[in-house]
Amino acid sequence: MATSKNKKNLVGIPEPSLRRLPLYLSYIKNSDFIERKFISATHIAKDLNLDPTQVTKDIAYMDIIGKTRVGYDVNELIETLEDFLGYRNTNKAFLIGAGNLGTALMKYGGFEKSGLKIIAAFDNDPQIIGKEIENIKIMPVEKFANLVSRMHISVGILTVPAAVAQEYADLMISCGIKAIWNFAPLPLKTNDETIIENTSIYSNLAVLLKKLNP
Amino acid sequence: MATSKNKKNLVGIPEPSLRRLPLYLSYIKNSDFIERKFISATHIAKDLNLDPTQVTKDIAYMDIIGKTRVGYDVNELIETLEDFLGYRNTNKAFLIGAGNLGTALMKYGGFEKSGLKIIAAFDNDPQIIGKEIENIKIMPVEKFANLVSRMHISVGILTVPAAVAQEYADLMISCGIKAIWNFAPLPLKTNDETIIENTSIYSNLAVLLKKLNP
DNA sequence: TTTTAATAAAGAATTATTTCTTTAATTAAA
DNA sequence: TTTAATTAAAGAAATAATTCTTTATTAAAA
Repeated sequence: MATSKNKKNLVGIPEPSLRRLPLYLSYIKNSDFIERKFISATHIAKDLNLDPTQVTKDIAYMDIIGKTRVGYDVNELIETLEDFLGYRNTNKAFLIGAGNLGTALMKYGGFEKSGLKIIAAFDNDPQIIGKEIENIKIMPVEKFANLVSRMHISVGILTVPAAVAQEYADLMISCGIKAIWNFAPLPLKTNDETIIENTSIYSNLAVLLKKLNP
Repeated sequence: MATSKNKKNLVGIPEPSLRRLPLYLSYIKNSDFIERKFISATHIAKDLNLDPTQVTKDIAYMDIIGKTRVGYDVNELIETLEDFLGYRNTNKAFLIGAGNLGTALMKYGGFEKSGLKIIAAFDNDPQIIGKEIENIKIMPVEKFANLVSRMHISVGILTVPAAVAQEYADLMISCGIKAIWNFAPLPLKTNDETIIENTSIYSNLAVLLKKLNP
């Protein structure tokens, strides 16, 4: 089989490695190393319960070289990670579904420093339409299509109940949204052009419970 | 190197397969197949953009056999998935950090059908201590330790800011919590006995943005 | 009844990822 | 100065996961 699939394979870095990079970044920023000049892969690995070679290889996918016997320059490593992860870009996002989870994401506010800016939110509940959360206006979904093209929005954040997730995913795709961040506990049917990232909390729960009750 | 790591390797099923099982379950429940008698791996794979053999193999890790030319009995497959994923068990959880995300998780309420019951929540903000969210009481963190042992709580849900995540993780571990579901955007340092499941939203964001801006 | 098509299942092959091994560099200690 | 220890990096080996191939089955169509 040809299996183009929806993989949209990352060029240059394996997905498992890419997933670990943000962990290294937040680890460094929250550790004592933030105040020192150098940090070694060995130290990161030890604290994060990973293999040192794995950490070294992950970091080697980026444009930075470490010093033998010393490690990486902390500031340089942070910069390299932020660059590589696109934290200095701004990708504009619309969010559909301003319920509990959607609201939590808007209030959280950490994404703006990470390359993603939520420009507006959409819902069909008259109770919440018109409200504003952290300067993000909540508008009726009817306005979504028009605004996406006018404002050059590339990312759609989907935080609606499972039952209507596909419907709104289809709306996003038909409007030309390039990438959908799906928080609905349901995988989406898509064409092959649209990038889908499923953040399925139930997959995480499944792993946790299986380890707890093998 | 011995590398015991914190892997707590799943016996019987590879982690990637385990992560896909909840997706199959929610897909089936939300698809038209819920009203039919049989569903084939081919159909699941097609809609989810996966390889049919992969779906077949994933399902084969559980105790169910499919019928050639027909597929799996829908009800039997749902039951098998729910059993395998432990949806019929009840694991009791305490949550620390009743902020936006913690509140969203409590309000969401879908976990109870999935094997995890949030019994109580803890915070150190006097403003929210004493409140109740979906019948879950919010108590001062000082009471955490005592209640964990008295109530035989096995799971800790950690929804606090990164800066204090390690501190509360240590508290959970010292109280005998068996598994920590960590939503803080920071990997935790742990001993090797405690099960940690990191739900790092930034890893998902990283993959999405790298595909969008390769 | 016979043929065709759809499918699960088992196993082989391939590919991806992790882990191990070796090397060279270099800082710090003796 | 010399030695020992620590580390990044490169490459080899091992392991894990996915994809491909074949086979047997069986429902539906001819």
